[in-house]
Amino acid sequence: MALFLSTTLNKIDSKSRVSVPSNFRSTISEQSFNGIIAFPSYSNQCIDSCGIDRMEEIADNLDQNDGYSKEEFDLISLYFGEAERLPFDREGRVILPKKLLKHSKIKEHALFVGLGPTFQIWEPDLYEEQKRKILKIASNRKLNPQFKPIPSANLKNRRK
Amino acid sequence: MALFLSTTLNKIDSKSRVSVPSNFRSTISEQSFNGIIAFPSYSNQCIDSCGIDRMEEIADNLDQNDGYSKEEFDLISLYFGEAERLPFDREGRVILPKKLLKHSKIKEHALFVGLGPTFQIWEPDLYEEQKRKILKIASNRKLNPQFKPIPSANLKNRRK
DNA sequence: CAAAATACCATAAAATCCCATAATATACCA
DNA sequence: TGGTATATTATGGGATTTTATGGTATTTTG
Repeated sequence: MALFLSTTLNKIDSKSRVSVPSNFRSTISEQSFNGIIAFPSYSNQCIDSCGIDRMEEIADNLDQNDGYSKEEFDLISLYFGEAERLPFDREGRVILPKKLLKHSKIKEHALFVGLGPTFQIWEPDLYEEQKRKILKIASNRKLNPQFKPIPSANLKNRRK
Repeated sequence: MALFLSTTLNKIDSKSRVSVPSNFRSTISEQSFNGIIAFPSYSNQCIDSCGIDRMEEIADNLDQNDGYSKEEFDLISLYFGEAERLPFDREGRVILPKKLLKHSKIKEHALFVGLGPTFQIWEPDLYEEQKRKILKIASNRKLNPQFKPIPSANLKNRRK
């Protein structure tokens, strides 16, 4: 499975091009589409992104799995309409469409943030804010993330 | 499962390179990424580290387990953004990014400390201090150091 | 045709490769 | 068992390649 790690700040040029970080590129390089899939995040003011493989997985899953309610099905389906295929140019850059730039408020710089199986692209200041929020909530609720796969049963009991 | 044991002191060179101890390397050698994953420790002034396998486990768990609240999910996701993929060069060295050097206060020497399934990298003096603290607390509380796996049922009760 | 997208070229900084060496550990053999 | 040959480490540094970035030229497409 593709694993996106680390955080990289890159510049947007006058044609709305950005370099996708080289380590992101290499985790995608085996996949069938040489580029990234990007769409506006529903829950945050940022761009959600991944390789084509994940989209195909989701599509298959949606197709075969009848465990979804109609509402879930409809919601997930919406993503496909919002998603953009952004191919790499020879230098490993993509062009960020206006729609996505607007949604994420990205102007000069784009922060690529690894999230494991996916990644996000943020306006740097907004990301700092987001990070603060997450940490604050975590400390308020005394969430204690052990850095290991945590069985969900334990996690639940662990909460106050 | 990977098992990192023992403690090794290595030198950082002018390009921020360090040799990863050879026994750590061979522990990792079977894994799909030839290098280590490193990120700032949340609880200590050191670098937390492991092989890619562990990160993949965490990603899978996060991906498939819908038992997490949004807050937990966000918090765990932060780790992926903090984590760095550090590939071995041909000699088995990695480059320690500035961010991690700063967080851990590592300058000339790096102490690799095996922790079983993971390991840490410390500034040597800070580690000595840490060791003193742990031993002192243990002796104050008269902890009986039985070196054996603790049944998870007990573990929960043990948390303060 | 005009506008947008894509291909192509150039460059400085950074990462990586590659070679060399001394110290240590391991293998081998008498 | 002792001692020598061989391999592996940790370390240093120069050469080469990749990356991120900028810009120009060419192609596509509506």
